[in-house]
Amino acid sequence: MKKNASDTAPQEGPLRFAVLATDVALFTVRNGELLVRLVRVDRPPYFVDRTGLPGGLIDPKETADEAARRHLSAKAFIAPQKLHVEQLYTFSDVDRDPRGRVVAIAYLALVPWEALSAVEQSNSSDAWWSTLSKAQKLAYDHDGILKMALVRLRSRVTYTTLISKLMPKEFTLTELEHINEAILKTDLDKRNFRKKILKLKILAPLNRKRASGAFRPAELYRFSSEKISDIEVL
Amino acid sequence: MKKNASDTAPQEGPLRFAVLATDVALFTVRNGELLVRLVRVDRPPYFVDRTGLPGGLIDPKETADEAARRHLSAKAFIAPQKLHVEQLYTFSDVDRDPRGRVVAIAYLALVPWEALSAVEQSNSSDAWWSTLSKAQKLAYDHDGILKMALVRLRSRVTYTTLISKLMPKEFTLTELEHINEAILKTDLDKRNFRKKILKLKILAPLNRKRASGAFRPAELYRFSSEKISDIEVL
DNA sequence: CTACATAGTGTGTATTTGACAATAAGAAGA
DNA sequence: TCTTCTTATTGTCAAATACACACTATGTAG
Repeated sequence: MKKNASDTAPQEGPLRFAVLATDVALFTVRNGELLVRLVRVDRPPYFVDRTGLPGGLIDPKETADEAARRHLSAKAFIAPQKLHVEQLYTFSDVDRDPRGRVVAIAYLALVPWEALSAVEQSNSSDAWWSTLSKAQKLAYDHDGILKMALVRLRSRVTYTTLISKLMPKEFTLTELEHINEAILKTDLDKRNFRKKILKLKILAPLNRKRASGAFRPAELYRFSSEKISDIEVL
Repeated sequence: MKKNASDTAPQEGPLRFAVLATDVALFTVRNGELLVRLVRVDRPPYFVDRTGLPGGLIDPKETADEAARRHLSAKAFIAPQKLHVEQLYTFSDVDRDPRGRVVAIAYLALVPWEALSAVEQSNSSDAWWSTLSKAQKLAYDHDGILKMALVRLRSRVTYTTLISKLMPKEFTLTELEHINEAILKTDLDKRNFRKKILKLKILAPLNRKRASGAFRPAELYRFSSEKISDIEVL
């Protein structure tokens, strides 16, 4: 007896009844502003000319992580090695996708703006960088996914060294502070921020400076990667 | 053309290619010892008379959370309302289940020992409470899931009020301290612990005492539930 | 009423957090 | 070379927090 997926009860043996997908909230910071990558969604009759997070189905032979990276590359045109991808939450509401039962493994991804190629930095009608204030009324349950990703990002930036996944190879302490401020939407005290970050001993000075005007140049730093496990707590 | 699940490629439209399951690490604390609920696993030819976490397939019409509770009830014989269930991680390794592609949404669950019925507290050959030191060599990738659940539990007990999900309705400060110590495997200073927990103002004294021997009885407290959001930070 | 065994409490110190302002340095132009 | 400009860099004080540490209080049971 052949049944539709939605009324097939679980049974023993190989069985297919769920569609698995990934959705990715990919963030970067440009000019002190937090941006998220969005794509055009066209799924008549449910979604016509809408906006959403990049994502797609998971292949039988790939992990969810691999699928997340694959769809970022295929649909959002973002494929640098430097991409940091971590699992966010799995959304299994029965009605979250009008086309049927689709369970989505959502991801939070980060990339330094400077690690992006010119094409990846650019916007097209199919995929673009958006400010958060403009990232609203997304297709599916993507508003909720984006909101959760933001909460998680802010929480983890506060308690871990996750910020390192948004920094270019070389940066000044002022740049590091500005990116923190962009994510947390707060104004940090320059002196206290520097004391705190330097005490962690996760930065290595490059003993080079970068001049950017007619004033004192700033010392360049990098994250000493040996000391940064992905979830290291501050 | 009929294909096996594992070589069906994703395509548009409703499509079935993945088996979705949940696995649950359910913890409780009895006599100052952290226990996890285990079940017998018999899946010839892959697993014969093995041990594992309770879990099972997700129905097309239920969320992963619902499936987690359903299998806890059906396979581990634990079904109190008081159960706290939260998502842990989704394991999507292609080969994590020898029977084929099974993606597991893992859960961390907590229950106060006192909220369990006599049957739920008891052990049978199909389901039982196990100390952590005996919970080893589990079937599938359940060793990894259990390990991650423990890390998460300890982390969240440290930073949040998650401990409330393991406490009975009424308890003394000494009991609260002991349960913390059982989870964190540390020895806490009585005075500092009390100062800290009382300053949070999440406890309400019941103005009753409990005597448990020929010595001074202890004041009873409860968590003032209004003040405890699930992820409240200490 | 005495002994018992756990309940309950306070102090001093070290560390961390947070508010706050003056000096240093290189670049560019005079 | 000197002056100016603008950002980079650094320190102090007070408050809050974390942590080590030991004695008094209380109801029960004999």
